[in-house]
Amino acid sequence: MIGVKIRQLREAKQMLIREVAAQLKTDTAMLSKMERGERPFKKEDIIVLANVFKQPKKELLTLWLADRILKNTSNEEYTIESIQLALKIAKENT
Amino acid sequence: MIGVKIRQLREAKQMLIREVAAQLKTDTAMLSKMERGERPFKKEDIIVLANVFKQPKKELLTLWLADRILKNTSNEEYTIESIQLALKIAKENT
DNA sequence: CTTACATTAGTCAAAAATTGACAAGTCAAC
DNA sequence: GTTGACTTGTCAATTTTTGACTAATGTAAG
Repeated sequence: MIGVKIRQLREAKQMLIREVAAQLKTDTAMLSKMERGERPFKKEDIIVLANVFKQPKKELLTLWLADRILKNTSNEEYTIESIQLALKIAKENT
Repeated sequence: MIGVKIRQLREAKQMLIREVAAQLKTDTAMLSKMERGERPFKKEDIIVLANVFKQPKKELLTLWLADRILKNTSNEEYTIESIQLALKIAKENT
């Protein structure tokens, strides 16, 4: 999901994987995989990309973290209930 | 959190760590750590414990998974927003 | 068709994280 | 000061993740 978003932003800016990969100090194979969700982005990557694409850091980081949550809950039972409960607890701890 | 719950249930049943650990085919040191959140429970452990303590499997599994979510989101920015977004997406994918 | 360039797939060693097991420690009650 | 319940610390072994590199695929232009 964050990968799809990044790809959209990249294409909107007409940038090549090669160019964006350079900003992240990685190679095209890696970024290709990241965009397709086959490898995770590092948090620092997201911050760099927020600058490159002039997006609010918060928006991209939120999507990035949501992605991580979904990655390690899907394929589990009671996903929705668990996320709801996690949300409730997180709010309480505020 | 799931650890606290398990400990409560164990104490309510007046069982010793040693006894419950045996059910999980592990030792007391391990279960002690699990109850205190220093090591994770395996999913299968939770199911065994639901039987031992006569609790609804769903309730314990939900708490167990919520725990996992919180573990890898806390210490991050935008935790609540991310969990909210994850919930939204999870619901859509239903 | 063949070249040139963008992207994707595959592989793999090194690094990092997790796991399970054991020994030793604290602490309270007796 | 011994016993029993629990906790702490350590460690090798397994598993997972990471980064990098090479090869394959796609595609548009000449």
